[in-house]
Amino acid sequence: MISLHKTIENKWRKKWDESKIFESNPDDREKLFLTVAYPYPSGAMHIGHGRTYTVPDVYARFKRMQGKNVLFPMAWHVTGAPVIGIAKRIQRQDPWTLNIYQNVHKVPEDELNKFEEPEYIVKYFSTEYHNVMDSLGFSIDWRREFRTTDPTYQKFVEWQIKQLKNKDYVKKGSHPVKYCVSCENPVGDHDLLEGEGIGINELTLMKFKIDDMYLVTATFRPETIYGATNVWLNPDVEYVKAKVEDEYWLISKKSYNNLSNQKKVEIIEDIEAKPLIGRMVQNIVTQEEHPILPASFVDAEYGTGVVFSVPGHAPADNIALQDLKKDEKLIKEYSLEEVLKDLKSRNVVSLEGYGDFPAEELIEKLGVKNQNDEKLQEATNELYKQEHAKGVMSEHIPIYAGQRVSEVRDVISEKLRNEKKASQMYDFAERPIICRCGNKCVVKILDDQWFMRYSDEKWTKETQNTFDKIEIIPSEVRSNFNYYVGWLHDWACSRRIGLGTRIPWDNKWLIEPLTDSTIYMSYYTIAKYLRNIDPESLNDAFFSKVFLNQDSDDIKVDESLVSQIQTEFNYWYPLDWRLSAKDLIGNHLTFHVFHHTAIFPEDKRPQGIVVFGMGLLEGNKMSSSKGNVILLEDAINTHGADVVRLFLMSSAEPWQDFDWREKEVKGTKRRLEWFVDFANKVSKINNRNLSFKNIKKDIEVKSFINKWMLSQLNQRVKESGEALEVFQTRKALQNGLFLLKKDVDHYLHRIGDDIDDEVAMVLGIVLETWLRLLAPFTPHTCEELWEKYGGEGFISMATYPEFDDSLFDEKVQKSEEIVQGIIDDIHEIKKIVSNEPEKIHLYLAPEWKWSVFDIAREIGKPDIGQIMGKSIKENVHSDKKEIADFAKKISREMTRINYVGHLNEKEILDDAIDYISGEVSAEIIIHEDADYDPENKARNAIPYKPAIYME
RNA sequence: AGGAGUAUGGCGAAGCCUGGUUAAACGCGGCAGACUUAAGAUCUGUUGCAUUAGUUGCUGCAUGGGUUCAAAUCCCAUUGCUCCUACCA
Repeated sequence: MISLHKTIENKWRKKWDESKIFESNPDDREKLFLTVAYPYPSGAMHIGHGRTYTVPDVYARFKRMQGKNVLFPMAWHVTGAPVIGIAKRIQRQDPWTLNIYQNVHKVPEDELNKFEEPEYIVKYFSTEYHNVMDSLGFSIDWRREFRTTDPTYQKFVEWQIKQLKNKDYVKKGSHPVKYCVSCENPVGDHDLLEGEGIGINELTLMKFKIDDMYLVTATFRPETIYGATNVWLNPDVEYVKAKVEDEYWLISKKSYNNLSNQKKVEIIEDIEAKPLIGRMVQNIVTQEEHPILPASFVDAEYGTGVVFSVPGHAPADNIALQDLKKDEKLIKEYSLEEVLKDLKSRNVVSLEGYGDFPAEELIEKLGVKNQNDEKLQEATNELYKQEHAKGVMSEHIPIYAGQRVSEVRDVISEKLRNEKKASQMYDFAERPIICRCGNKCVVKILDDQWFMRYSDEKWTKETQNTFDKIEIIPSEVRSNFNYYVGWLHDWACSRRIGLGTRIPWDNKWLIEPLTDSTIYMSYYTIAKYLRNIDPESLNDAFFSKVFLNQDSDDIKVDESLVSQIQTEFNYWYPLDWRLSAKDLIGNHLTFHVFHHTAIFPEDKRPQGIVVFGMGLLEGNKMSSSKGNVILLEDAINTHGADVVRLFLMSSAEPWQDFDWREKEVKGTKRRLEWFVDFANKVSKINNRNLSFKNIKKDIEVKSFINKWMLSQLNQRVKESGEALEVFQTRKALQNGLFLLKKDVDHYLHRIGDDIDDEVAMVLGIVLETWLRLLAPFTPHTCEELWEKYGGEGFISMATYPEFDDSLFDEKVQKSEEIVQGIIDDIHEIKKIVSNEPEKIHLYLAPEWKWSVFDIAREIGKPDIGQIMGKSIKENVHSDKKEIADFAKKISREMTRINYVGHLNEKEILDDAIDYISGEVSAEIIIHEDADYDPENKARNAIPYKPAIYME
């Protein structure tokens, strides 16, 4: 069964398609070019994606209705590694992967088999994405669609990276990665069985001289070398003598596995730890001699399997030393008595609130019993954190005395490394890290790796300049961008595995997927031409001509075609808006500005960025891998495309996290149904067929409430349009749908059955305007109603409503507020008195009170003295005491009621008297003066708030 | 650990930039009434506490302090949460 919404949606999709109204070509109109980050289609599209792509569609439709020539294109980012992993897992029938793809992404059985081919996965899902985007009614120019593995696109990517290389923004370097030795590949988080999200830490290796070797210790805190008292070896661990460059290092045998992936290390021989215990080593930083002592807590696998001991500042070292001093058997075994006697903690770092040896204090405070106590970890974390954040190098430390630990740590490490007194290695922050193949991962340093030099000072500075001119929505994230522009290190831009384009000058590397996606928005402008050109003729000369207008004899494409292509690029560029999710601020979005800045002249650089929030499902984070998603296709089938669009646009602003709640989605659906009902009601109201073509808009509206309705309509039009201008889809709908509906409800309630020609006309105008207001959000429904009631052409191409100043009247709005306020107050009082009055007397404020209000407004501030003074001076009222009392009272009132000037309350209330009377079920009597006032209520009257007496 | 953002009523969320129009829009949920055989839908009212002639008083916008005649709004500190920190794009 095909539901009603499906029929309408299909009908309009077909009509849009046939009429080609969303295919944008250069013309005389002003252009608007916006793009949203193209999807990486490795799974089915869910409602989170729905929001991401609906925002630009709404904006594109809005701007198109405002008369702009809008280009909204879409493409598929299929370069990268994840699908390779997925394909492998499908190949070996990994149950978890099969389950996700069958049940979450809902891939049919016969398709799933083909997923052993990574290219097929992206092909399958990009086709599905395209279809779902169509079902949501996106106004995309599909002639420009491409995949990033298209040969023509690859030519473009090659051109861009060569441009950067020529500018010296690409360099060679080395880089640590998680690596699986058995797969012989770097691994990402999605390739891991265990250890997701764990980072790689940099450790400083400190050398202690012994014989012809160095005992090489690993530490996070190189500054504590000045507090070293001894070196720990674990007697139960196997150690080796290893050759590193021209030195001999003593390290644990297990650490070799990791270290050998980072340095050239060669094992010379096994070394037994026990004979070394009790011997002395030389601290080559301080030249002091330290003993080697035994400790069981030393992990053979972590770092080098050797650590130096700082009992003053490391709780583990401290407690190990205490343990050792108590262990007579060990002391005897290694004859450590003499050595231990002289061994005392040393201070390195001064920390407020602690004495010289914080490690000791903390052990005592937390009651850590021995080196196997669980609380030891807590003590260590606490102290490391504190000393890094607040610690200062103590006065007796050479060179660094008085400097902050957080500033000096890296300086010390770097200096010692330069002097060859220290070295460096990487290790995981936690262990173990296990690859999906079941083997432990290591940290491998890939040398020969290519980098984008985002740390380059000149490039950074120019990029910052570009950013200063870019409009950023929401403005809060600008500081984040500024931070990233300055902070970005050189970015490893070459990869070993994945789909993608090879680095033209170094074929063993692929260009990393974020690097191949930085300036592709320019590619959209010309993509429709390139698909018909032989990729081999798309050489550098071609792109340099099109994008940079550089002439060359090497261009292999027909000259007139090149010129046409170039004209099209120049028409659409620069990009007006770039939309993307907030997790891409620190990489993609920033890269995109970096690369534009490097390659394009100033007038072709990005103009605006909109950053999106995340999606939640019933309050929980959406995640395909956890199965917590609703597929867009399902949502569209259940609720209809317009309802999905409407909900996604109305429940949160684009940059906020939105929450898909089934209950509220249903509420949204009812709202849209109400709107359709309203349209039908309006069409029947005048007992003849409504036609937008015949609405007479030039009749002068006489009745108050009709004026009010049109004024409200115009206010909503204004606010809605202004909000949408800056991508506030929620605010735009809040005004353009929900508040306007409230107004219309009130209006319908107010006019009751009293429908004359004027009312019919007003309702016609309201409906006609309202449809155009909502067309960017719910295009299918609006097209259908537009056609049904005789709108001209497509509503998608109709004019977006403009604010009509002549129909906007603040005083009319205020008047209705007064009427409503009286009704509310009467209800309030009735509730308290709890008996039904027959007559209600309303007393209007006397003339002099209005004068005082006018004076107060002139003064602008709630300054009682001034108001009083001026009122008395101008002699607005004979009774000065009354003026004084009144002035006191209104100081607060003034700011509260939003005084818009003198209104004729008598007229307003006369007009509304039947309505008020009906609402409160009593006779209403209006008094301009207190001719009948048995309980002396009339004096309570103030402007906009008549006094009330009930009997 | 570092960076950025954020914190509002039963829930979601406006308001904060530009302090007084804020017991705080709008939606969801709750309650009452109308319609209906009934349910649902729809419409009307209500939804911090107190209050039987008034449009009021009290409490209140993470916590603690400050600025001001006046603070949800400005400043400082603290705490919680979210995102990013490099082979996921």
